Formats: sequence, C-alpha cells, structure tokens
Amino acid sequence: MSNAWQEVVLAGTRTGGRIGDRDIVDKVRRAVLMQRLPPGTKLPEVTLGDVFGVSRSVVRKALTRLASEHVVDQRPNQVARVRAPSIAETRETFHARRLVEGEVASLLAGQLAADALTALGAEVEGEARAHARSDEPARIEHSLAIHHLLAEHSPNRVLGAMLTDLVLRTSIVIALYKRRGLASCYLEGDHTALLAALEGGEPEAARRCIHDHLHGLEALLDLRSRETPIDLMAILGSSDAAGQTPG
Amino acid sequence: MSNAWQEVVLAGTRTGGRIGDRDIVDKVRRAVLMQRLPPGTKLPEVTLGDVFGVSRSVVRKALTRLASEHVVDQRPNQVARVRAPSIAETRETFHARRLVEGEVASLLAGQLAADALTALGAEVEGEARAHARSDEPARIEHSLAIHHLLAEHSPNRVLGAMLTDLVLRTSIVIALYKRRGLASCYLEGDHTALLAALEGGEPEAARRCIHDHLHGLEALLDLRSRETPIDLMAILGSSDAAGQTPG
DNA sequence: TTGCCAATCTTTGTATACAATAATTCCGCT
DNA sequence: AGCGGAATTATTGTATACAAAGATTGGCAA
Repeated sequence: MSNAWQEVVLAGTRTGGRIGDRDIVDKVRRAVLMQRLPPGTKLPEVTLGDVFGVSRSVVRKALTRLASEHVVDQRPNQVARVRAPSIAETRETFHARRLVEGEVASLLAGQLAADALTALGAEVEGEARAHARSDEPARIEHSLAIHHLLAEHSPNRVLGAMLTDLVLRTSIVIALYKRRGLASCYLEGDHTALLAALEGGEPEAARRCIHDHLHGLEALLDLRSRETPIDLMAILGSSDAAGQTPG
Repeated sequence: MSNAWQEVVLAGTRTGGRIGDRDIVDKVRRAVLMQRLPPGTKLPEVTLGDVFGVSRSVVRKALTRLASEHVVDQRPNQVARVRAPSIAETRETFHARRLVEGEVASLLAGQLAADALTALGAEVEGEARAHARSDEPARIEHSLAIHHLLAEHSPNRVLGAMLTDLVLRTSIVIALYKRRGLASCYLEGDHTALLAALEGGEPEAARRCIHDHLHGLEALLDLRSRETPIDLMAILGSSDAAGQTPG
C-alpha cells in the first residue's frame, strides 16, 4: 500500500498562498486526469488534509465538489475514492458529449472572433507538434485546451458549462479505457478540420467534425464488456483497492 | 422584514427521523420550485440550522449541493441566496433542455415498457384534470413528474441526469418569468402528443413534440430585456458617458 | 485449515469554538 | 438634514473534539 500518491498530488503546490478547497479540487482533478491517481484510489480526508496542510473541513468541501463533478465517488460513511466509470457509462458519456459539443460547435461556426480563432489555431498546432515529438502529456494538455476553448466561447453558457463537465469525464474514461499499447489517442487532422469548419462558418460541417472526432476517439478505447471494476469490487467485498489484473 | 419563510420551508417536516443534508436539499429545492422562496432570499446557515434542528455543518453541505444544482448562489464570505437566473440564462437553459430532452425522447420512442407508459399516461391525465379544476400546484406536480419519468427512464443515464438538472432549472425560471396574469403554463395536448409519439415508436416525432412544447413554454414567459444591474455598473464605471449624474 | 465473532482501529458525521470577513449602525462632522 | 467613518453586529471560514459507523485484525471453535 506504499503508494505515496500524496507527493504526486502535491506536485507543484505553490507555497505561501493560503490553500482553499478550490486548490484541492483543481489539484485532484488534474491528478486524476493525468492518470496519476488511478480509479479506485482511496482519498481519506485526514490524509488529504495533511497533504495540503488544511483541516478536514476544507477537504470535505473539496470532496463534495469533486463528487458533483463526477470525479470521485462519495458514499455515506465510506472513504471517498477516485471514480471508475463503467463501460456503459463511458458510452453514454461519449453520446452526451457528441450531442452537446456538436451543438456548441455549430453555434460557434462563423461566430468566433479573430483572437479566439488564433488561440484555437495555436493549440491545434501545439497539439500536432507535441504529437510529433511523442510528448503525450503535452498533447493531452493542448487537446484539452482546444475543447475547453470551445466551451468557454460557447454563446450558450449553459451548454458551455455542460461541455466542460463532459470533456472532463470523457478525458477520465479515455485514460481508463485506452487500448493497451496505444501510445497516443491523437487523430490526425481532426482538429484542423474542425478549425476550418468553424472559421468557414459552416455549422453542420463543424457538428460533423465533432461527431467524427468523438466517434474516432471512442473507437480507440477498449470497451469490451468485461464487467465493470466497481461491480467486481463490490461483489468481492472490496478488500483490495489496487490494480485489478485482467484474466 | 419578518419574512418568516422559515415556517414555509419547514412545512410538513416529519419529526422523529434524523434530519440529514439530503432532507434540507429536498425541502429547499421544493420551496424554490413552488415559488415559496423567491429569488434573492437570503439563506443564512444558522437560521436554516435552527429551522431543521441541525448544526451548520449539515447546512453547509446542503447549501454546497444546492449550489451545484444551480438552485442557490454561494459566494465566498457572503450569505447564500436563492438564485435568480438572468433572462439570457433563461433562454440558454431552454435551448439546452430542448437539445437534451429531445434526444432523450427520441431514444425513448418505442422503447418504453408497458408499465412505464401507463405511469406516464396517468401523469398526463392527472395534469389535464388538475388543469381542469384550476389546481395549478397539482398540475405543476404532474408536469414535473412527466419529465422526471422521461429522465429516469432514459437509456442514457448521463443524459438522464442532465435532463433532471435542466428540468429543475427551467421550472425555476418559469416560476420567475411567467407572464403576470397568466394563471397557468398548461399547453393543451402537448403531453398527450408526446405520449403518442413515444408509444408509436417515432423518434423524430417525439423529438419534435419536445421542441414544440418547450418553445411554447418559453413563449409564455415575459423575457423582454429590461436590463440587468450590470449595465448600471458599466455606465457608472465609464467616465465618457453623457453625464446625468448629479453633482 | 476454515469460518465466524468480538475487540480494536480507522474513518466519517456532527457539533461547537474561535478567527476572519462582510454588513450594519451610530456618531460626529459639514 | 446629508455624509463619511469607525465601532458593532451578523455571518461565514476554519479547526478541533467527540460520536457513530465501517473496516481490520486476532483469536477461538468446529
């Protein structure tokens, strides 16, 4: 059990500024996203409190927020754990994201200001270069930035917020279910095509780009229905939190 | 101000069973929905704690959850207040709900089990009868039940949860922006047509029913842009405006 | 050995005390 | 009166203490 994930979570915590629940949320979310906190990892309140140098009150608030973001699983009288979405939920999340992000993209087509387009272009280019030099963490960072920009610039803020949530959730399940041996989930040209559709003011083309992109992404996952880790753990009595070896 | 909203919130609280944060969330949400807690109402933690007989810890948790549900506005170091969505957000919420609920309805067409259909039919009938006897609270109750059933039975649970959230938010803004003098927001036959489309297994018809229904609902609101306080701030902030400020 | 139960320990749930910050009030001044 | 501005009050933020519920461990018996 000597996981020592505490140090991982704390990586790069700026000393000096007082730590609030927001900082904890950001750090944990990021750690989960970067797959440094694998699903099922227990997150006891006192431990997190020690790591961040705050008391349980702050940690509890952070955990509640993380639970509402679907990042952790918080059950009464039990230790909070990093959530492990099931295969079914993964498919459903992709479906929902296609719907929402497709709509946002179609709304955005031809409506983006010049600076927004250049920012988007920079991220697309950055992603391509990161992929070229096989820097997967950086590539993921750029990819997230692209979709986060879409969410931010959505003229419909409600849809934008929903998209932010869905991007987070799909990122988590991608990390979870990525095919073994697959170095990257980069899809050549997808984002470039999207950018072109947005710049060219073609709503339906933009929507189609999003749909294709997300279908492609989903196809890169290993979604065969060996039943969900959660179910197994529940059945077995959840005595073991660490890695579940298949077969 | 002697508002005495405390008694309103507590209406029908069963004594005996221990009160948890969930109970508070449900009660406050319901009170907001039923317009017994108007937007802007302050919800101090100690007061709520006294009302429900629990300490601030529990109340804080409940308020955090309500904030994540967009029911209350929680800003640092300030009293939580019942949220008052802007007109722009109202339009955006309706747009989002059309998108999501339309998709859910299309997924559900021809897929609902017999008992679900009868339950749905009962609610549709109940709504019609409540409208006939001008019992608006009961009518709202039935209408909520209809859409809640759709969300519950959604084969896509992610979309279902999103729909639940959007139904809540639209209900709040309907209560907020309903045209004065309008006794009810009942739209004759809308739900019946939806039920027929669902039963008949016509996905696109079901989606269209939802779209029409929500457009109709939105049209019943008074969404003229008497502008938000933000404009005032902008005027007072910029020095070049044609000065009507005295002295 | 295996299974079960009790004791122990860990972890969360709740209440409360104190600190920090925003809102209010009241007073003196113009 | 009208208007700052400081003292006061109200309210939230954080930490901590204790209670309650799970999880773990060890021993005992079949």
